Amino acid sequence: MRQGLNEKQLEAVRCTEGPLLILAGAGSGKTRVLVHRIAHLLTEKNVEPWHILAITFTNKAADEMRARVDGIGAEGAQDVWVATFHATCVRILRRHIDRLGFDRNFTIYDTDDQKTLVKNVFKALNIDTQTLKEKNVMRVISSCKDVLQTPEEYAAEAVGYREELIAKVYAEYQRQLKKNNALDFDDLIVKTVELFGACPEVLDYYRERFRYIMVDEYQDTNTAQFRLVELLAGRYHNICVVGDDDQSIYKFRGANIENILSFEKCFPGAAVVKLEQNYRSTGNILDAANEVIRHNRGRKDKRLWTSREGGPKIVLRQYPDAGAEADGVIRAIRDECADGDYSGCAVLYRTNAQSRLLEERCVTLGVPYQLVGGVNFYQRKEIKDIVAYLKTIANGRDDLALLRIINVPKRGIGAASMEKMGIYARANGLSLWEACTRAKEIPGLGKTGEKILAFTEMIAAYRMRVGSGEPLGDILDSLVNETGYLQELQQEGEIEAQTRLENIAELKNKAVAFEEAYRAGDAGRNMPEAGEEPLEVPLLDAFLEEVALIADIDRYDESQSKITLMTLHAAKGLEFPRVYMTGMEEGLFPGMSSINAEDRTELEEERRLCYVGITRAMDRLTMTFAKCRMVKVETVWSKASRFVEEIPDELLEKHLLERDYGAGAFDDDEDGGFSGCFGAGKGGGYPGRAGRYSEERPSGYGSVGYGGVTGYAGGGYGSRGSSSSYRRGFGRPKGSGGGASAAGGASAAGGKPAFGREFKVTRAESLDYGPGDRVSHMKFGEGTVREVKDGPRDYEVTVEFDTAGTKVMMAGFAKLKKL
DNA sequence: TCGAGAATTGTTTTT
DNA sequence: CAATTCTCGA
Repeated sequence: MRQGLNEKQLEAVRCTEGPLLILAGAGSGKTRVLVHRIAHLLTEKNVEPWHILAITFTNKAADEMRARVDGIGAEGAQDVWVATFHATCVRILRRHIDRLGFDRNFTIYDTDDQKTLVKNVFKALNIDTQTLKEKNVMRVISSCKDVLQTPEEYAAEAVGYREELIAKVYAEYQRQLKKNNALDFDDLIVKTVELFGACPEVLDYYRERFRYIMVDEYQDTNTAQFRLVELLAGRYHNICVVGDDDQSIYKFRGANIENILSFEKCFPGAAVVKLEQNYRSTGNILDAANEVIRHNRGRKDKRLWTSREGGPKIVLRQYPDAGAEADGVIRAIRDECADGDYSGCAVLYRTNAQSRLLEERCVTLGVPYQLVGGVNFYQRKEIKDIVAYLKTIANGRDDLALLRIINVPKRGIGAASMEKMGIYARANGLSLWEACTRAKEIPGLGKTGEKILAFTEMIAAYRMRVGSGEPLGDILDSLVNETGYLQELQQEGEIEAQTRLENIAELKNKAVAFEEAYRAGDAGRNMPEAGEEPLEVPLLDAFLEEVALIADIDRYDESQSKITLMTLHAAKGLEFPRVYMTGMEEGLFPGMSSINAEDRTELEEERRLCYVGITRAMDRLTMTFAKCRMVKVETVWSKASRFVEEIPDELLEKHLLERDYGAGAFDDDEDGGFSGCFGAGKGGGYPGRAGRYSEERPSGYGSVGYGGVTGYAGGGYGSRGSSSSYRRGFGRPKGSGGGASAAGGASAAGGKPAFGREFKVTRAESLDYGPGDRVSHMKFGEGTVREVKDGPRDYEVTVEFDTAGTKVMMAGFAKLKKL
């Protein structure tokens, strides 16, 4: 065995038979252990590689593991099955789902598709969206699936009108999915479990196949995933799970911490190995982490330690407001990285909304950054449009994809016509696509029928081209250029069009790279089953699958010399020499709802999130918080997060504001200030929009709601009134996008601007035209330049065209010619 | 059928 | 406040 493993790690590696729980603290080298364990199985135990299954949660983790397993150098290492839960299930289902009455080329619906489907169901069942919100229903359905609850089971337990209604929606939703030959994300797991239940011989096959199973990040598994693993391990019981109960931060999406806490009960005779030596962080950082997490109850007993004693103290900084915080943090980073190397720095925050200020500051201070998360690349409109084209080309059964693009770009096929098509399709048991190919036979369409037919012919032509092996990249180009998609994009506005085209170009890159890998035979998804013929997956289908299962975190690239901006959740599993945790404020982190929840575990989950954040840091950790911050429309005053308070003073180097800075009087009673905030919320002071909350909500969420968050609302300080009215004074003409939007936003709170913004650094003219000049544009013809503004990327030019109206466009993109 | 303006609504966190 | 969804007039 390779050296360099500590005693405990070796123990975990060598314990190959029977159930094993590895409690792996943050930074304790669990991936190494897993990889070594696989190597040990292959080389020492002579286990056949196809008898080994390693499951992860993210593609990134899977890729990393894949690379390291391949790097073992053992013969056949590439036949070890390494994949995410979802990918594993897709692979199994592609082979056997016909037994559940689905077609094997089913499509996978993402969140947007789900929402559309729920909307359709609402329509079909005549449900008013005021009565029931799509989002809430989706959440309910998803949590049902997390625990393997079928529509029938849910209906049986449903109490009250609302739940009974949801039960109906759930049932209909599943019916529609089946009709569309589609599965949503959760279904991938659920259907696999269902398959195993319904077909013992299939389960049997996989039990034999996977004699050694390893699950990473086990604390994140939900009940369905647990069940899946339990089924697979049902014969050989060689199930090794790795996790850390202190890093369980996905309860909201169904992760069941009990899975790890009672592993030994579920798998009798399980061995337990604790990895407590941390190889990542300094002693101070680790002490802080331990001190914080100590406040949680019901954890597995363990305490991380390191040989790296001491280290710099944790820096704690307070700022007058969120803008100043962003400015201070980014400025500090810029100063630290004077050598121009920005890698190794991460700025973490609780909510995605906080990223905006940080991003802005990076732009103005010229600090290169990479933002992880936010809007998923594959959820952007243009990407979804193109992907919908591909889906339609690949699989005529996806009604949603078809509906999405049949009138994009505009083809004069409106909702009304498609409504008729839908009725016809339903009446005749056809998919929407099939109905479209018969548009001629359908009454009442008028000449729209011809347009629909023309559309189907176009798709059919693409189908031919794909079938004949034309490269995906070319197909994509053709889709963008020849369907008129590009033209329509450009009409919408040049600024938009530019980024959208960039995104589409990125998709194309992805497709080209994928095709290359596919042709080389290592596109991964069609790994051969042992002893059976490999499952042939056509290129386009394989690509769509890849796209469907990709998440944004997978796009984080550590090799770049850029600072990383991301949520605490996204940071899990990563490490950085320097970490900044921002927004360490009571009410934001931990969030209001967790503070007010009577369920103590909500707060504990927040605390675990904090623990995750702290333990990302290797050498230096900075925590920052702001005295006040805009939350939605109002300004909120907060004090430091309780998590900060839980760190002993001797570990901290504090830089706090003087007591009477800014908001002044509020500071006078330290506790009163904040509890006043709760009081106001509890007292029932809705900010006058109570009607919005008519839908039932879980108690404990109740009356506090947003009212509680918005500072002293109703508490007698009048802060919200003053701040928002002050703000209103800045009202700017809508849509004109004048400079005021960039420069005027300095904090109004307390009347002290936090810092001057410097957005309007207009560089020396590098354009050969300016306001007042006559220019011409390829498409819009001639016009007069009204304004030239320096945007974040390029000059934004406003042109009043003689015939096409006034447009704002990016100079580099518009290619205006001076006349 | 379609666009622009109005109304509504939302903040956790995501595979 | 911003982003999305809705509604109404042409």
